[in-house]
This record gives sequence, structure tokens and C-alpha cells, in this order.
Amino acid sequence: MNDAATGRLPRYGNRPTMKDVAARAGVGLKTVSRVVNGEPGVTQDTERRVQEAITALGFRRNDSARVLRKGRTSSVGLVLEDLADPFYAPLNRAVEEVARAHGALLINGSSAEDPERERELALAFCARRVDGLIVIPAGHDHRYLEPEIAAGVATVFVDRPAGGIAADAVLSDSHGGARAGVAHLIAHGHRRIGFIGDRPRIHTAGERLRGYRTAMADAGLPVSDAWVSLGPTTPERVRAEAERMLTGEHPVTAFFTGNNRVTVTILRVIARLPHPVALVGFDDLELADLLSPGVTVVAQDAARLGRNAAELLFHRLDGAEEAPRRVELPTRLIVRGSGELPPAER
Amino acid sequence: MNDAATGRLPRYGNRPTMKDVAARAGVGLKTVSRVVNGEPGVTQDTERRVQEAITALGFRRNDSARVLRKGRTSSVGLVLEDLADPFYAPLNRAVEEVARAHGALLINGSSAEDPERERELALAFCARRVDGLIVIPAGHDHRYLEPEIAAGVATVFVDRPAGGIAADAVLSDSHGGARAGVAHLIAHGHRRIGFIGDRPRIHTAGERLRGYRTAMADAGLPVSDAWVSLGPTTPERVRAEAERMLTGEHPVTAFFTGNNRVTVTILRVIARLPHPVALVGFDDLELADLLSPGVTVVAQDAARLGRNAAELLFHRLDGAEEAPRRVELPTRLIVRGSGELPPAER
DNA sequence: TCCGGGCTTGACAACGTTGTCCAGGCCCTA
DNA sequence: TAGGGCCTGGACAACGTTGTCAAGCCCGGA
Repeated sequence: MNDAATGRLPRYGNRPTMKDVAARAGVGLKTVSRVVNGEPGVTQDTERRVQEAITALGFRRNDSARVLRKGRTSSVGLVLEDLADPFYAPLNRAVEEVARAHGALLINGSSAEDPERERELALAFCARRVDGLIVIPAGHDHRYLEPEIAAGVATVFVDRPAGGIAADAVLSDSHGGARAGVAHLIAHGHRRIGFIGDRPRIHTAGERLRGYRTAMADAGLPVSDAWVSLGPTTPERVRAEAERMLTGEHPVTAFFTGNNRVTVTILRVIARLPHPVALVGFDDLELADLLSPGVTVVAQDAARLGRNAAELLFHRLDGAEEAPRRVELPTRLIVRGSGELPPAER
Repeated sequence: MNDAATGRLPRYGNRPTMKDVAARAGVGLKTVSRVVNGEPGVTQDTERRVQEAITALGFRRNDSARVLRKGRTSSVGLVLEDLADPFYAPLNRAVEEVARAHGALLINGSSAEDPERERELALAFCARRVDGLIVIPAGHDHRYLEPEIAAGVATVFVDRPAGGIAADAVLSDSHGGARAGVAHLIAHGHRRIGFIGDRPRIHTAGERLRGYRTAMADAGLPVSDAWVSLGPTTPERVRAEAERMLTGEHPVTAFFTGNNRVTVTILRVIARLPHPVALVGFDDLELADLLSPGVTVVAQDAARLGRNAAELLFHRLDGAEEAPRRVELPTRLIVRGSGELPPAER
């Protein structure tokens, strides 16, 4: 009927605009804008008429137009590795809560550990003109973000540092955490410890391996190449590597696993063995305390990572111009038993 | 320098526009637009000059302006309960993948089970002019979406149906799943079975309770009010209710839990008891197979829920105008042992 | 040589909103 | 009663992009 009256085509998705509301309420365009935005300078009576027109037409402000005019979107983008990974989910949620507290909307997406996809996502967010960007890097070269950062897009990296540019980063102490976890195994008598981690190009994977080597060196223990394996965290690969390390001339008596996905797979491998094998894993797991023995882990506080990163981001958005900051959060060794199994005699 | 040249104020966040690119490349505005969008009708030489200007200025198209002009945003919104809930995470991810396959960006947000927040989020997405909306309802009244739907925002509800409006919905068979799970307990000799679920205003909580009652009635078993508890899924409440049901004159010998969070808490309660208590839970858990006994669950395929909902959404966006559809996906009883414990004699 | 057609290019309006600025009406005071 | 100030309301431009349309160019054929 509105369309018939105006003679416009009933284009699908055609929505009433402030102009339509103004016409119906018999007021000017700017008055509608004032009412919609709760600005002062409108009498109660006028406001009521406008509100009625808004309800009658089902008007909703078009934020694209608003953004275009105002220049700020009140939104931030988050590029992470996998929305569904139980480690990143709390991080995501924490970022969301901080954004909400600052009146900003969060847009997020999964890079699936693919640098090209990370880039696409980050740039798509920039095209939407997010005010800020939080990135869990999949790639090592972030120079593609330079024009964006120069143009004023605040950017914070989490979990892994940026490559090729100076930027804020909020990280966990992967090296120290892994070192403590491996030291725990050594303290319980283990001498041949296997390390299974993520692909070597992932920063945290390298740092955790470095922590493993440091702990072994601290104890004066040799490390055989056969005990170290970095690569994709697919169950198939992890299982095969574990089984390889458990056989042969110098089988390992304990595992240190580089992240939650590896830990889960190793738990399944261990469960089927006739003899117990010790394990300490990086990242906590939901039911780790209920297994027997409980799984000893090096826990990161994912929510805190996200919260810190988001707060740093909004700090920057508030105008802080200091040099890029690098925050490193401590990890926590949670001892539950699986690291205390004595090495089986062989 | 650009600012000095144009005399404009160096507003923070000022970005080059197509106009700037055009000026630098010595071409018209529309030609830049053509290059940026890969439209035909530009000579190689011109294209090269434009590309150079784009790179030199660090230009990136402003999608807000584009959306304003084109009317479609190529984005969809997803309102869910909690980004960090392990049940919803795969659903989220599945929606993301389908959206990506259709060239759309996903915006999501957590309602935290608060109807008001659900409404705020959904309407914020609409203000951003998402093409479509996928909602996991927190509230029961979705009439607030009527103007949006009338204006052409395709809308699909997942996990729980809409209230007050006719709309597409993709659900799990909560009633049938709970019935099968409880029947499994009954088949193993249990007669006094406790049901602990989520708040009664949540649709799935009610359906699962109904399934419990159906299974009990099928077997001709009475249900005491003391064995049924719906409410918040906080560990404190769940623990208290469980302990109450385990004591008194007619203690339960098994639990059926209404969702993954309740199951986790009950597992912790059970683990400390001197005698075994049987359990079947709704929703699968990551390490359920590694506990002893393994946790028997009624599993939903969360990823499939999300995938189906998203595909239905894009089907609508492609112009399908049929009557609202209600899809109900089957659940699967995964028997792992915890449901087969015989009732302790008392 | 002239004309028609195809190709490349650019001028201009429009998308829906908000900021600026001005006009008109009211009330208050001298 | 006139003048001044305040309050309300509206006209208009601008944000950065894309669709429309027409102009200019070059080429081949008559």
C-alpha cells in the first residue's frame, strides 16, 4: 500500500527510511533523526508522533548509511583459527564481552590455519571499516596490514606474535610453560620423553619445543631426534608418531603434548596400552580431572588472553599512542597425576 | 602530505577514497570503481595505472558505502546462547562454512540466555542490514522480528522454535532422544531415575523432560516430583539437586541429564560417591569415551544443525517462498557403559 | 571521405543518514 | 508593546560508492 501510494516498485527488501517516517509523521527529516538518536530539542508531542510512525512502518535505522556519515562503525574484528576449538572459544567469548562493554559489535571468522584465509578475513573486516582488529595469526607475514594500520585500524595480535610489522601482542609463556611441564616429568624419573606438537611454522609450536629442549638440557639429558615430532595435529599423524616413539630401541616413557588436540589423541593411544605411560599436556581439558589418572596439564588462561587483548585494543582506540606492547601471560602447571607415573622398567 | 596537499584536516582514520585514487591515476571515478570490482571495459594500461595508485595510497574499498548503494550486504547474523559452549561452537563453525561458501560474512553474538539481549543482538544485526538471520532463541516471543521479516530479512531458528511467529526452524528430536536415553536406563533395571535439566522456559528442556516422562510411562513406572528438577545449570544448583535426589527415602539409582553442562557436573558428583550411579546424558562430550565407565549419551549433531539451518537460510535468500519449514533431526544413543550399571541394592 | 558501430571513459545522480545552519514562533522583560 | 533570546523544526550538503547514460575515440566498410 505504501508502494502503491508512492508509485514505487515494491522492490523486495525495500525498507522504510527516515524520509518515509518524516512524511507519515508530518515532520522534517532531521526531526526523525533526532528522535531515533535520542537527541534533545524535540517536544514530547512531536516525539510521540514520530514514534508512532516508526512503529507503524516498522522502520529501523540503516547503520550502513550511519557509518558512512559518521566514520566510525563501533565494531571490531577477530580473526581466529577455529571458532569451534575449545581453546579459542573462551578467548572469543571474552573478546565479545569486552567489546560489548565498550558498545562495540564483534565480527569474527576462522582462518582454519591458512595464511591466505587469515588475510582475506582481516581485509574483509577492514573493508567493513572495523575500528579495530584482533588477530590470531595463521601466517608469518602481516605486512599486508600496514596500510590499514596506517589508516588508523588499531590492531592487536593474540596467542602468537605478528610477522614483519611492529604491533601489540598478547601471548602465553609457551616456553616457560613447556619447560615447567617437561621438568615435572623429569622430576618423576623420566629420561626419554617424547614431544609431539603442531606444525613448526606455528610460533607457539616452536616455543613449546624450545621449552622442552631447555628442560631436557637443564637436566643434562640428551634428546634424540626420534623423540621430537612437529606436524599437523590430525589424529592419524599423532597416533602414528606416538606409536613409533613407543617402539624401537629407545622407547619413550612419557609424552609432552603441544596442544589440546594432540593431548586428546595421545590419551586415546595411551588408554589402549598394556603398561602406563606418563603424560603432560599443554592446554587444559574439560574433563581432565575425571580421568584416572587425572591429566596433568600446563594451563593457559584463554579467557584472560582474550580479555587482555581486547582491553589493549580499546585502550588504543581511546587514543593511546605508545610504542607497541608485548604482554606475556604466565601459564600454570596443574598436577593431577598423569605426570607422576614412574617410568616402566624395561 | 596528502592532507597538506588537499588542505584537509588530518582526521585520524582518514582514508583514501576512490576519488583520491582517481586523481592520482589521472582517471575518472567510475574507472577506479570498475578496476576495483573487476568490471570489463578498462584497457590494460589504465588498469595498471589505477592499480599502482591503489597500492601507493593503500586504498581499500569502503563496504559501508557499497552496501548503501547496492542494498545487499552479503552477510548473515547468528544469535546463539554462548560462543564458548562446546555444544554451540561446532554449530557456529558449520554456519560459518556455509556462509563462506555462499560468499557471505558471518556476524555472531551470544545472548547469554537473556531474551532482552537476544533481541538487542538480532535487531543490531538487522540495523547492519544482514541479508539473513539465524537465531537460537533465548526468549519465547519473536514478534519483534515481524517488521524485519516483512522487510525481507530471511530468518531461520535453530535448536529451539520461534515464539509468536511462523518461521523456519531446524531442531533436534529432544523428546525422542530423551525417551530413548531414559528407556536405556530402564532396560538396565533402573526404576528410580532422576532428571536434571535446564530452566523450564527453555524449549528443549521441556521437551527432554517430556521424553523422560514418556519413557517412564511407557514402562509403567511412577515419577516422583522429587526426581525431577529444572533450573539454572550452575554447578552449585545441579550438585545440590543431585545430592538431594541421592538421599532420602526413595533415592534415585540413575540420572538422566538434560544437557552437556549438567552432565559434566553430575559426573563430578558421581565420581565421589562410594557406590556407582548410572548416568545417561543429553549431548556428547569430548572425552566421554575415556572415562570409566564411558559416558553413555544421547548425541545431537550440532554441526549438522548449523549446516542445515544455514542451507535453509540461503535457500530462502535465493528466493524460495514456500511456507515455513520445520526440520527435526534425529539424535543418536551412544552406549558406552555408564547407563548399564545395575542399580545398587538398598 | 564519410558513416556506423564498438570500445573505453567519465559526469552525474542516488543510496540513507547526520552535521550545519537558519527560520520562525514563543515567552519574558523592559 | 517592542525587542531579545530560547526552543523547535527543517532545508541542504556531505559521507564513498555504484548504476545510468552519453561522449569521444578508433576502426572498417561503403
